Amino acid sequence: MDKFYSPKDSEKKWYDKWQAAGLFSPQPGNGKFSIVIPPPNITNVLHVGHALNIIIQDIVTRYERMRGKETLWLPGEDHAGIATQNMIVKKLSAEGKTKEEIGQEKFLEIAWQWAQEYRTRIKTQVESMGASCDWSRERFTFDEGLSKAVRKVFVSLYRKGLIYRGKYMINWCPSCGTVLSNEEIEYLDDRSKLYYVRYPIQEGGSIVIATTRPETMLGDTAIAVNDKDERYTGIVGKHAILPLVGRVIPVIIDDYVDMKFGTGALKITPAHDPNDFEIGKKHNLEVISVINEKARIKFDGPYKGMDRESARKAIVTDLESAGYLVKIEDYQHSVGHCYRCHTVIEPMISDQWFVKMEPLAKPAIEAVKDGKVRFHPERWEKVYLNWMEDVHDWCISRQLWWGHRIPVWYCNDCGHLTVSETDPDRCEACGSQNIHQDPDVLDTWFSSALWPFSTLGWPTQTEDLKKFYPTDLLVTGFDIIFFWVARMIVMGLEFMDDVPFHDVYIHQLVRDKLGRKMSKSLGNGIDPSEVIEKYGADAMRMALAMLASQGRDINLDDRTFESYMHFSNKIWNASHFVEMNADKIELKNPQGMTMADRWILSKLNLVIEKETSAFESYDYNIAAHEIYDFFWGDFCDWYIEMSKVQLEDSQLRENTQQVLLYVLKESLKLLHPFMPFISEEIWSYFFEGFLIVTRWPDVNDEFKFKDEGFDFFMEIVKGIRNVKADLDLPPSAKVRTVIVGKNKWPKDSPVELYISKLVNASKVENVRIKPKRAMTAAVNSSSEVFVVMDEHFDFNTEIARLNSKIVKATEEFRKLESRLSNDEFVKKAPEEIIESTKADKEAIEKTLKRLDKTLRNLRE
RNA sequence: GGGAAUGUAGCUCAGUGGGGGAGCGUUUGCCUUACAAGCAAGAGGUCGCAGGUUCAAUCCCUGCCAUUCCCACCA
Repeated sequence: MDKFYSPKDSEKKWYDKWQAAGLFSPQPGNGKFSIVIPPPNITNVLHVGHALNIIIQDIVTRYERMRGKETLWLPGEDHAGIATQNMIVKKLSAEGKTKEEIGQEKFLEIAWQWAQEYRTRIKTQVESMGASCDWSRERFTFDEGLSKAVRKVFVSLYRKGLIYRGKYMINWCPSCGTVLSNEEIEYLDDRSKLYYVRYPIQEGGSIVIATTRPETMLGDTAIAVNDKDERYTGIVGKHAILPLVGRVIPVIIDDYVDMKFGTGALKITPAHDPNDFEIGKKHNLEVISVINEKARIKFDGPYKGMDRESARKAIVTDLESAGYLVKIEDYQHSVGHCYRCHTVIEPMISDQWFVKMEPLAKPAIEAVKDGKVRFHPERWEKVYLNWMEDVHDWCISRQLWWGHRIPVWYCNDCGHLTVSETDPDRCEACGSQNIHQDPDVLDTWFSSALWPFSTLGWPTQTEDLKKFYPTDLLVTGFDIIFFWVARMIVMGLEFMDDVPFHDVYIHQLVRDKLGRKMSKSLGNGIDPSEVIEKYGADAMRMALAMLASQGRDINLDDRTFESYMHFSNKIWNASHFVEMNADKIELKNPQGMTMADRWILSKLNLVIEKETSAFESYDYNIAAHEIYDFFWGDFCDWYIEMSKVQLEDSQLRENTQQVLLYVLKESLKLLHPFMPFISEEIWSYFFEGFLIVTRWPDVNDEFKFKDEGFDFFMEIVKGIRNVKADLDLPPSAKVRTVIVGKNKWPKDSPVELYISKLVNASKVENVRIKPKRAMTAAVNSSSEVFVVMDEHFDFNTEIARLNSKIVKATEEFRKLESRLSNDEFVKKAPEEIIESTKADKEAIEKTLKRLDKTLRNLRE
């Protein structure tokens, strides 16, 4: 082994070896575990948020594989309709072209090249993170098989009446040029103005309305007031004259109108506001569309062709000069923006395809309520249910080129709709060949909703589908619970008659160290490729795993990764030590021969137990902490140091080598899910076969040993080091140490040698009486440990040290005593607490006596 | 308006009904033959504020303050 671990050499090598040996493919086992990747969008390379997602899945997958299950992690990518189309349009624009210029066919050709390129780049990134997914089963939402599934689902839902087409108020993104679903709208607070405009009443007088969008007044077809509003009782039923236009519109009553807002009078524009649309329907108002799909005025007149902002300015100016403008107030309100390009959404009436959600939502709600799908952390269940119980119909058509075409053909002769899984050549009603396909495509989330079964071969009843559906776990972020998780549950229940997964682990969102979202414009993103390059994939994995608590955010400081590179190095060097001292030794039967052996073997048992149970409860950060603390804090800091003593003892040498090897071996297994590369690399130096498919360790009953006072042993070591530090002695200073009192250490263990090794003492011996000029290192109820000083002895330091120990012990004693003298405590506290409090009190009492005696002797 | 989360060391974050933790940073001393990417010792915290429940609260409950997020509405 080299002196330093080099991630670069090791990572690629092992990934290739695992792949070549086919170890990522399911191997027959004891039960199965399947998981499908949330397919990354092919819009860009992956960021560190994806890395967290990938890493958690790989940790679980590797754990389950080592548990002996037939394990499948299915990878793939999402074509990401709108997002990808935007990227390509942007690219074209940089070349001075538009998509209309090059045409749909050429555009799709470019899109497929784009998809190819980014799928490869994403795959390379996922591989570099060590993801043990089965690339032979890689899928793409635009694959032939998945497209077939999409069509089958569409046709089936259409035939059941759960997909329909109709004219409704929809969210239009003028920049993307498509309709969006409600979930694709982001509401942002915009600072704007509230304009008060006076509308003359034909029958005499006038009424003032307040609006944030004066440009939509061109489409006004009524004014509404609340029927309880006494200000307007005389005006209801009369007619207003629309300023600048001259249209005569009725004044109607509707209790939607809030009397307290503005003037209590509301202009109604049914074509460009969702609420106005509803009011318009109720009152049979005329719908006059005045804004087109490019967000320009299409209403004939002086404003025609202007964009929304210019039209607003022009209309306000004209209103003012004509004397209709009453006042303008500053106003802040939330405005819908496109989640992909952030353009302000234009509500419009349009003919679109929808999925009727209510009947589909019902079983999806029950599945979660019945615990067939469980969220972790649990609180996300409520978020899911709230949304699902008030779900709106899902607008699934998109005016894009990059996506699954809607499988509907219109007959130009009879007008019949042919809805078919395969491309028809004639109208199914009249037989006319004069038909054309709907030009629109489906929402990208339509195909992702089928992901858990379409990737396994559905609609064909493949072996994979039978074996691996439902999957066991979904790992994803909370930001796509509505977009994706909810819809997968819906579709799974509808088409597979079973939930798509039993457990959903919702991980955190990765933010920067100041808690801001990572974004390109802020330049605060962390590129996982750079992290891997700099610190190694294992360090990145371990860092993220240690942070993966069941919280909501991770504020990630990129310095964090450095710590875990240091941890890699620590593992490497500890292994190096074992190699130097136990190379070429066959691991047979380690025994708990000494106190140190028994302690580390017990600790190992404990960490196996805790880490395993942390895995079972989705506490990956706790699992990671267990092995980190054990390996560094227990194995390296204590056992390896003590093993140096045992290795020099001919009686103990062989077994010590066995224990070192054994603990290293089990530790590598426990590390593997988190740090697969370095653990496999080290494994290969010592052991046969692949670690990745080695069985996960169980608690070893032979190594359950009783407590031998190791804590006090550690206290002694720390106490002696402390004395040296207090006296400004270098750690290398050889000191003589004596132990006064009953020697309760196990006779089979070289405890004195451990101590002298750990603190660099010349000698550790048991004596009956405390020597003069000795500093107190540690005291417990049965013994005291002193460092014999001679010329370095410092009377005042020793007094101060003793006093501080006495103060601390006294405080503790009083606390325990007052607790025990409290009748309520003795009556009500559980017995074991009372017993341990009593024991603690007695022990500290004895300790105090010893401390007092030492202090008295010193003063004499 | 409805809902949720968070508030613990300088920073990033764990954690628990019964003596407050880690990593990084910082101070001090060490090349102690696995590791200076290391070892050791230390400093540093009314566990957001105020009540309540309890024998016992950093932890459970209520209210408040602060930060953040989601949903709905916003003429």
